[in-house]
Amino acid sequence: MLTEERYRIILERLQERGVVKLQELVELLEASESTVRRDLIDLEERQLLKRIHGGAALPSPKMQEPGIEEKTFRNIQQKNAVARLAAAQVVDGESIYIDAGTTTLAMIPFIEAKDVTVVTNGLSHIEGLVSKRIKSYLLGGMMKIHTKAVIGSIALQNMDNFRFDRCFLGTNGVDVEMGYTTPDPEEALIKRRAHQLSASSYVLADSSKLGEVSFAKLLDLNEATLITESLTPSWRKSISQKTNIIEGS
Amino acid sequence: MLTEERYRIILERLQERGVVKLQELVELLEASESTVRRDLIDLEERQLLKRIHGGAALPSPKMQEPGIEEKTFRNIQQKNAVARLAAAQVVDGESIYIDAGTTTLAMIPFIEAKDVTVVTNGLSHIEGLVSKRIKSYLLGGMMKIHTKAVIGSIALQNMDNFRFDRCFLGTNGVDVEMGYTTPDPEEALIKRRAHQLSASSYVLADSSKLGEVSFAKLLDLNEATLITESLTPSWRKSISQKTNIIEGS
DNA sequence: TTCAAAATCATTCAAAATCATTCATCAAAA
DNA sequence: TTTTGATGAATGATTTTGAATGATTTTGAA
Repeated sequence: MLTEERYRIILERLQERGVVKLQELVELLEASESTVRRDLIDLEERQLLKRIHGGAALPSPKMQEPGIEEKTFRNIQQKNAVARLAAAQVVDGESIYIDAGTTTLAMIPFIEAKDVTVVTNGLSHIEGLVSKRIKSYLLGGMMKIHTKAVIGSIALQNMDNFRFDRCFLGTNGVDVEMGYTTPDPEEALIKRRAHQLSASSYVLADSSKLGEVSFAKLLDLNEATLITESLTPSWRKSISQKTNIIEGS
Repeated sequence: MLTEERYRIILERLQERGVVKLQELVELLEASESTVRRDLIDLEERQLLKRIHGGAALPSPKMQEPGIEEKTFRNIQQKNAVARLAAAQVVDGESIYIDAGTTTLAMIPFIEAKDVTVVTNGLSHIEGLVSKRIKSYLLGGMMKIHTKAVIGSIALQNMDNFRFDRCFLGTNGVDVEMGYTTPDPEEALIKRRAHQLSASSYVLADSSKLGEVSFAKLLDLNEATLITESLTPSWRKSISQKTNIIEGS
């Protein structure tokens, strides 16, 4: 494995976890302890990490994103839990579609599968994807101003260039009767088309979305697998008759 | 195999993976180690990749040194002068194509025409466009990792959805004999196609680009109007025989 | 707290891999 | 024909790597 490749993997892992053990890296990189140790020394000299006894940690309390505005800590926790579950579904070598939206955005750092190809209509998603060196295609079409998502007929047509092993969609509402719903009909069209082009479809929804109903319908419950972080027993009972569920611990 | 073909394959592979091993390329290109090594040296000189022990990696888009590079005040002044001239060409109600790149990016704030529709392949451009409430379409396709530009065959195909009144292209070199040139052949293809789909084509180049020649050719001088901020009389004479010029005061 | 065992670390060295340079060959252009 | 440029092989130089060694730090029990 190339030196730069190791550097990248180390930093990536560090971003995800905050700290890494040296032995963990030895195993992950399939390199000797000496080599990993040398890598850490190099990266520390570049100020990209701080070496600690037994491994390495993020340098200074890093600049967090300035705009975590209205989201509560609890919401972020939930969103990340869902995102992590979703990312774990991706298998090496697959091509997947990732919908625009904050929940799907959160799953990108957790993707560990190798050699995947990602198509997305989310402008914000591209940044994270390229920094993970994931081969990425952006859907062309009209920019929706507020959400930085690509929508419209050209996007739909553009999507026909692709076929996906899996698609991961966001939603604003999950309801037993109404299925999955979202406010913007244009976005709903895009999501629906992604579903049609995918072998498997997943909808990501933290528990705050349960019981909500929005304007435009994406899918019926039975058309996709629901990924959520936790369900009350009564919800689990009523939903599980209609759809597959991937649920956090 | 032709040299240029090898270059193309190397850069392609690099875009896909972020790093390539030298031995990998030897096998892929069916050339000797010496030849591949020479190719890498050439491409590094063109700044299209960074050689590392064991192979090559994408050039790090690190902080530009304010010393030599184009971050000087003078260059920004020039770039803005060119950008302003270009933006002034846009007429109310037109649809235009704006190429990825820093010079074309600079023209967006200066656009005053009303009711224009913009198509671009530059991710960075979208931000400015939507904040000016300009109706914007993004080209779909593969993301080029270090310039945040969309390239590739899908982008080309995607572009066929549009016709433009004008297109504004960036360049890295303007030469009387060689015409307009740029380092990346993939980007050159995109630019060329934009030209073909436009009623009028403009190439933006501050005076530092004059006499420079890069790797891949976009257009001949006579195919587009050159927009630049100032010309020496000798340059004006030699270029004006071949092309239209829009020149700053 | 203090001590000893365990874990982690820094340093060194030799082997392996990779690199730069040189040179001979070949084909196309002059 | 000679010349030019590209190519591949060979050589020795350089860099990277993994293991070994002893030093240092952490851990846990007394």
